[in-house]
Amino acid sequence: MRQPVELLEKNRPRQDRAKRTYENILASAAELLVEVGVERISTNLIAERAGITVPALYRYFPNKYSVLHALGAAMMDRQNQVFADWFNEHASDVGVDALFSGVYDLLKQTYDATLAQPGGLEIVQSLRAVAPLQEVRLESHRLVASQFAQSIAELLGEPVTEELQICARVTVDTGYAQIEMALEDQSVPPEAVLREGARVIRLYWQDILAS
Amino acid sequence: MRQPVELLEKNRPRQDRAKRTYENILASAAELLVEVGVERISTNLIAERAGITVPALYRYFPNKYSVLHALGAAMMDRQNQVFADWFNEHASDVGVDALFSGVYDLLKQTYDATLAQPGGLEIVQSLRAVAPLQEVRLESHRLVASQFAQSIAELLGEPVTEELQICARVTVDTGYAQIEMALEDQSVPPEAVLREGARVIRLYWQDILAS
DNA sequence: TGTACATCAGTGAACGCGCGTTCACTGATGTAC
DNA sequence: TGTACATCAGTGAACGCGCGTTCACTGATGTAC
Repeated sequence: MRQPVELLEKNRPRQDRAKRTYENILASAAELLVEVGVERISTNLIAERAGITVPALYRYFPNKYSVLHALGAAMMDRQNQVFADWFNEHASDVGVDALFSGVYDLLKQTYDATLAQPGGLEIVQSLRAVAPLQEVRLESHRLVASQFAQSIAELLGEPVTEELQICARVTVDTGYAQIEMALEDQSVPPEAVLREGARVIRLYWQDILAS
Repeated sequence: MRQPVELLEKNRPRQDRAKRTYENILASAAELLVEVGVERISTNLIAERAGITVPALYRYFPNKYSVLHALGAAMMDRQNQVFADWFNEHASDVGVDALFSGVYDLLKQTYDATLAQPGGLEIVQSLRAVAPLQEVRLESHRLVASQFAQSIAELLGEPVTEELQICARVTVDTGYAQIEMALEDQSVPPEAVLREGARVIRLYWQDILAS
């Protein structure tokens, strides 16, 4: 069936010129993801857009999936970082209630971070659709979920149960669903979607914490 | 930038043999979506798998996006039908409360319907990732959302406000997010995800209806 | 019921193109003395 | 500071392959009389 694909990068860029080339490849790939889509993107197109020859690209990446992988991993890292920053800022507050009153901020900041990356939405969608890359997104969401569950447990002074883990996981994907909808469906006002998304999550945790 | 792609089908199959061929093309495409993914699928592969020559495929579809479109549209129709059936069954009940107590059933039935279609998850993911097909999924979700909003409004004897529309839209994508997570993340028990997803939606509407 | 004809369904062969990937290479940059 | 050398970065040319698409065609099915 589906044979494994090498996703790791090859030579790391060492000199300044090489670092610029490397970043250029990623930026070009992001542009092309928007312009032609995952099914049409190719190493040839990426190299042409980046103003280098194809073998120069192969110096850093073993294949085109590896380029998408690098792009996707960077996007996930940025989203994870937004969560970590938000959490550190809100967890110092009085307690769990204050945390959930800040959910809108979290959604908005993640939304902004995805919007700030050119092709951000297309990158996330590619991670979903391309099988060898799916674990990148899933791992990121699992990580955020388990950090979230652990922090809640600490704040409450309770153990991290399987139940709590699942609630956290459902929360994370609910949040991302709103963010992606806000980005992809032009027919609906983004802020309203994020506001309602935050409300959904707040009500959910009010109920969990009440029991 | 992105030029429009013809998605409509060409000749409709008329004879029995042709209908079998047509269905065979769709079934083969679904299999290949699972085996090789959207970025690798091609008219050549589909025709080979279906046991026909490529020009036979071109008799019915103008290009490969049109095949994916037919597959995706059929999947969306089936999901919409699940919603319609569920709604008709639950709306005859005493009122709005009974409706929301059946949300788990709706999620489970939609989950089952997607699982029953070979490559169901991959089809939905393709609709997301391939630009010319994105409207198929968005239109379907918008349709379900507005039917939902309208029905709620009728049950309450109130008008369909923009606010209500957005709540319904957020609800729909929240529900589908749980279904997709249940299908794609093997590390989490599907029933638990759907159960919590249903709880999220129920709590949300309790709050909306209370105000 | 038989057959001639019209329409529908599918084939074989061919096309030009862009794909991913590799090779031996030239040129640019850094560093040891 | 100058220069020889090692390493790093990128090139030009080439390859075989599968892609999407079209053509003129044969074969299968349906129907009018």
